[in-house]
Amino acid sequence: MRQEKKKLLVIVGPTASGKSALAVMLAKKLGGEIVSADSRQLYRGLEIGSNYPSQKELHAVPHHLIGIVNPKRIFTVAKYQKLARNAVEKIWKRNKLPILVGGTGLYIQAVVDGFVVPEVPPNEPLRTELEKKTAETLAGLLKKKDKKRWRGIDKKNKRRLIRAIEVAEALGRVPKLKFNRLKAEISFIGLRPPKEMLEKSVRKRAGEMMRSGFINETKRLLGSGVTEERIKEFGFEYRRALQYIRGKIKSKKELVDLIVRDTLRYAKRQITWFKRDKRIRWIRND
RNA sequence: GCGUCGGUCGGAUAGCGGCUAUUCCAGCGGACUGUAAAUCCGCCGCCCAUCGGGCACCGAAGGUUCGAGUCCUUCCCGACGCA
Repeated sequence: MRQEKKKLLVIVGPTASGKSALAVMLAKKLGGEIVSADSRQLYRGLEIGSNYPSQKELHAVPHHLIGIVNPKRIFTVAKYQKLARNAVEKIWKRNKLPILVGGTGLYIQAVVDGFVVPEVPPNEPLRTELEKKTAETLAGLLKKKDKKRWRGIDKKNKRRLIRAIEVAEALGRVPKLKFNRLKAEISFIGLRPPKEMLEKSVRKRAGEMMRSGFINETKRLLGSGVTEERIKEFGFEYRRALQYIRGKIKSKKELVDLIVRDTLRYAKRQITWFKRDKRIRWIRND
């Protein structure tokens, strides 16, 4: 009768903190399978720029949700949520331990807390239309449609305002946020290397990225018909790579320096996000 | 040595003689409802502090003026031109 409680291990932390290595190690030890929570590793063809796990790691342990999406298609948190929960369920069925690993805080939250995203798919024409307006105008529009949501929203953030209007337009108002939490025993591990360590590994990784053909990867994406606009959405590395290809950045050294700076700034945003989650047990690693 | 231009926050930059000295980058902190490596916000001379308050300050020293980052003099430093 008694069924063993389902378990999930979550590993979070800023980029280049050693999450992958730890995850692989624990997976081997505990009989686990890795589910990636990285918003870009999902896409096919971003091996280098989004830092896929190494071939060795990929072979050592089963990995899920890496390189599964066509980069021309727009992906969303809602889709991720479904795919990831599916993967977790399947792993449980195999009596293995799912290990959710990644630096995309929103994606982690979508899986474990299961916030229910309003059932309104992106409405591109509407978005393009709204994009032309100022934040102030948008806030005014939202206020008329849904005063409650208007009160709580960041009134200068156009992207959020547009989404809120999009939802309110379709449903009459923005529904209150609900959670459909994963029923399992979940342990959170956070990796937080000291600043100098992080800086060092970020720099090292940026150099390796160049050597393994990051620029060519970007050119290949362009060649395969992914638009420049789209590539810019794959993160700062790709934006910088484009600038380099277009001659706006003169040398590889400058390119590396800029990517290092961008990465550290990003790492800080990640830490800000994870800091407020009190379930995480932090490890100061190096 | 002579001439010209300039010295303003970690770097760059604005600043008709008149109250709180601008903007950008870097730095620090924060937010997060279907693009999240995205998007957005605050702080950024020093000290105490909860709101807020106290003290500085525009290379240095003098001067003119009710009032100077802004005008004058001298000095120091830098760039350029001429020797």
